[in-house]
Amino acid sequence: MELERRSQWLRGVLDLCVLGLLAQRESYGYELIQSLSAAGLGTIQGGTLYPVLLRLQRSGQVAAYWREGAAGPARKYYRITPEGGQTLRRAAADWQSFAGGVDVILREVAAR
Amino acid sequence: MELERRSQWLRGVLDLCVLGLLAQRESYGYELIQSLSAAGLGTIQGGTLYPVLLRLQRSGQVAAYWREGAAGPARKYYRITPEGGQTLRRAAADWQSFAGGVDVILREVAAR
DNA sequence: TCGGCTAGGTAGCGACGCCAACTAGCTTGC
DNA sequence: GCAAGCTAGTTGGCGTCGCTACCTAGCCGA
Repeated sequence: MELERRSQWLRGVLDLCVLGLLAQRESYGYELIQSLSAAGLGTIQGGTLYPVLLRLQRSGQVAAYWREGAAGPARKYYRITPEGGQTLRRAAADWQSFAGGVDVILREVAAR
Repeated sequence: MELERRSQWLRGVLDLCVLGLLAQRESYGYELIQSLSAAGLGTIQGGTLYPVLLRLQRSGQVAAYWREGAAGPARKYYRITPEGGQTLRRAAADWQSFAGGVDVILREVAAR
């Protein structure tokens, strides 16, 4: 995957994906990076993800608390707030509508 | 659709969609705006689209020529180049892979 | 002649993902 | 005992690109 393009595609999607993962279960930054990579979105750098989490926290979409790490440094756990859940549901529906529109245009191209 | 978010989603996708439309048939800026709107991507402003077309032209993805308008001012027609076609096919495949990964994360959310 | 539609272009702004660099706790191995 | 190396989080500056706002200009109907 072309890296330059992927980084553009992440805009406005990365925070949604983070919310989506947190909707499944609470987690912390370092683990989210691994989850996003496992989902096929590529390696998100810490310098990219942590500001996202701070923005989500400041806007009330997620809540955070520190927990002692069993092994290693302490972790900052995040869980989604009801407000974050609302945002997520609305935006996820919008995304699927948008991506559907893009697919209509790109589908025939890929078919060849 | 939330406008702020849509404009983020357009990043890295808008030029692809323009290429995709030009792969179907040659066209000009003003018509492309209408086609994009018809495809469900919302209203793209001229101040957004024309720089995109200039970038595509400068990078050799599309070729342009002026044609007299039957009624109204002259039109700058664009058609996709072989190089643009290659870019389009590769990027369209990447997009579908990327969007698939996002869908995996967002699917369960939308289901509720 | 005055909108209003068509058609294209430019300038400055802001959001955000990127890279690079940093702190700091814990484990492993020499 | 100490140097790597992994885990975990944070910050700062940079570049891209869609956005708004504004401009030129041809053509038409009232």
